[in-house]
Amino acid sequence: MQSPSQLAAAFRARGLKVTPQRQLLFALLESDTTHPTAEGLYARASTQMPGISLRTVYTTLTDLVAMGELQAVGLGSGATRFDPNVDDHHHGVCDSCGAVVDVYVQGSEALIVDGDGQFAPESASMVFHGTCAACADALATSSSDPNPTQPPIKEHHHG
Amino acid sequence: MQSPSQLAAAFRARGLKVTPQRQLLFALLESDTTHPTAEGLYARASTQMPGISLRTVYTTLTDLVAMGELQAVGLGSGATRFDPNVDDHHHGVCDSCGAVVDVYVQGSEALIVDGDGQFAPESASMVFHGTCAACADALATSSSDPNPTQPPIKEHHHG
DNA sequence: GGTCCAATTTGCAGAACTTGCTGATCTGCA
DNA sequence: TGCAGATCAGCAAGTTCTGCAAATTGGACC
Repeated sequence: MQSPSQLAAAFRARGLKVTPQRQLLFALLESDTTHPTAEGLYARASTQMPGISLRTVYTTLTDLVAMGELQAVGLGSGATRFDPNVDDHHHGVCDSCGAVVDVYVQGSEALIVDGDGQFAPESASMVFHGTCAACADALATSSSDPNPTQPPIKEHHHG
Repeated sequence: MQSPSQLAAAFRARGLKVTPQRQLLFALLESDTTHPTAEGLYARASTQMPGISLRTVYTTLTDLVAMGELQAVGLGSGATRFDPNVDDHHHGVCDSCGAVVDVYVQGSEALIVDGDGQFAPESASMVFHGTCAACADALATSSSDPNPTQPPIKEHHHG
């Protein structure tokens, strides 16, 4: 994702207005590596701008995604996450704390996708499940408390 | 997924009862390769058993998933799909008609997942987007009607 | 700086999907 | 056959997201 000022210019170039709400969201998203949900961004935005509406957050996120400045990440369950990193990458979900991390995958070109003419893939999105570094450390030192600081995973109803 | 009679035995072995509703769902799911949603199964079940509740469908699907007889497939958006194929495989989504097909991937062991100690992957789920055979054919013969028989994709709000 | 119009914001309603709850009913097993 | 406990249907509610309309605002133009 570009810088807030570059985003402002890009919005204006598209005939979209640069409002304080949008500027705040630009700033919140910049270099955010936590893959927040719309609700999460709304909560953070609300602390700095009480009264901002969730609807506005969704609208701005949708615009950014349409402009290719933001990636919408569906993890298979739960709310859509938003990622200012629009490189060609994938995601890892920590099964212990629920954190979502960027993951770069090499060798995906060499994958043999068996469709036998049934299906011609054009793009792939991969979601890895595993353990993040913080939780791996926590598990190594104390096997009884795998989740020292972060909240528990709320939902995860797919395999 | 096992046969309906085997599932019945498996349910009883787990202390779960085998009701007519469940038997119907076992039969509907067997060899179903369309990756139906809970609502879709409910609709089909309702034609054979008017009055069956959507709640019962969800409950039974959840049980089957817990028993490893069924795979819940989250595609990143829209309702969860259910797949009686519990082999190690992935899924392809046709961007033209929305069909979901099973996809077998070779070479995933050779993938280099860059976490550099940040993330230790244990499993992966991959969703491919592309074009299914039927739509590829339709596009080849008539470029104006890419969707000859199937309903349009309803939602697809991620990249 | 002032004017004007289209874009934006907001709040609310509602859709889509899923889960929780509960009395009545039904099943498995002895 | 009878009992304990599982299951069912229906409704309510929770989560996530979108549609809508009135009031407001950004920013181009003068």
